[in-house]
Amino acid sequence: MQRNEIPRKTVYRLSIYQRCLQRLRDNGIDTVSSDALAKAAGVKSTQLRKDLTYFGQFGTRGLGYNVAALSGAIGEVLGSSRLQPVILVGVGNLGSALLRYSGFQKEGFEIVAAFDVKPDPRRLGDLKIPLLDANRLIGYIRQHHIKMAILTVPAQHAQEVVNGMVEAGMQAILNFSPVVLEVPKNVVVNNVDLAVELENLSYFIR
Amino acid sequence: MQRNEIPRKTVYRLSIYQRCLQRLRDNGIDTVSSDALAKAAGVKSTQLRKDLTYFGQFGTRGLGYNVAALSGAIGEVLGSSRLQPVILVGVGNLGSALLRYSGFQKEGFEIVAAFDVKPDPRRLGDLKIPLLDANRLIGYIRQHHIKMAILTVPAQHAQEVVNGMVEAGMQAILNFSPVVLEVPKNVVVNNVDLAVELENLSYFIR
DNA sequence: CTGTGTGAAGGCTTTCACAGCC
DNA sequence: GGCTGTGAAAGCCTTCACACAG
Repeated sequence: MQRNEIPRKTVYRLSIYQRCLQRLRDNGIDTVSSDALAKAAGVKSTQLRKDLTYFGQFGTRGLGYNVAALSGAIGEVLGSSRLQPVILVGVGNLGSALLRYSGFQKEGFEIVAAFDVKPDPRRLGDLKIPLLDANRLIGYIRQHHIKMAILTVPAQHAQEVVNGMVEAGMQAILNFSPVVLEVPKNVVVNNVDLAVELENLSYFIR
Repeated sequence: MQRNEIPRKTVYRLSIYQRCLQRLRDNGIDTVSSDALAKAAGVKSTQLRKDLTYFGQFGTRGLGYNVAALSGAIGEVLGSSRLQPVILVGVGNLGSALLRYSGFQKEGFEIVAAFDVKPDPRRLGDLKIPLLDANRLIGYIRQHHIKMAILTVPAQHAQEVVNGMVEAGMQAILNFSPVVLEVPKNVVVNNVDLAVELENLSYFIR
């Protein structure tokens, strides 16, 4: 159960397995083979089994895995059982869409507040998420011990916003701005770069 | 210049280098060392140089790279110079936000049409992109020889929509639905799974 | 006989070390 | 001296082959 030894890519796949397991559970299925689960997740069965060995043994030979038990174990490892509160910074087009995106809640994350330099309540529509002025960002992070943020500010402001957030104790950032953020190495950044993804696709068109 | 031999990860980084180069060019800088460019892109300089060797030699020893020339060469490889037309399928929260997102255009992609099962013009605001009914999707792809699509439909409909698109000749899909799509292997899918990204981050919070 | 768990092999990517050129 | 280009080494991840349990 040594967290530090789980490869980065395995951690990504654990999230995917987790979602497949939830769907199985919703359908009342309580046992699944590595082969079936792997297929649902789009990987090879050996890969799935190897991934699981990094933090334990969960299967019954000749039978498969108990869906609820495996799901619980993965949730434990991923830490999603902690129900991290998340803030969103930059309520533009993309930011306000993400506020409405229901996929986060379904996976156990709650966006507890949104920030913008010019907070415009109309952008929220009927959402009940507090929309605060950017000058309250630092204070809010400190006061509520927020560790995770979704960053959807314009590229040219991203780094300075991040500097402030890190200073206030931010530990993990999901960054949608197309810039390479510089952060201390105890802070994790995951980049989602939509233009890069598209450009990458265009390469593979024959 | 053997395209097939360029590693997948290198292709991703080429897009990032490309953006850094464009910024340099905008600032009137016309020569850059691998060290400086690598730093801007968030990688090691040896990695950058190795990446470039997969499709040629572009630097001058002792001096560095010509910004315009390198940018041109990378654009050539990525195929972005072809200015691929792209369609967007599923004009919900995320879809309509992506239509407004200016980052695509800046990188040379134009969203030429959007599709939805219940097209609602209000979702477009003042955008001038044609919004069509989903039943015209297949015909449109065939008629305009569209090869790239952004998929932002609800998870439960994703696979069936994809089946139709592939049938009509779609070659590359940027998929935001949290499902593993099954496609023939001549079709490329890049997944952007926001919930997985968040969950992944939560793992790295100590 | 089915299906998991895992050491070993294989393959891919990154990093190193240094030769070569300006 | 400064910086690129690149074979070789190292590191990481995936796949294989098979032992082992139900």
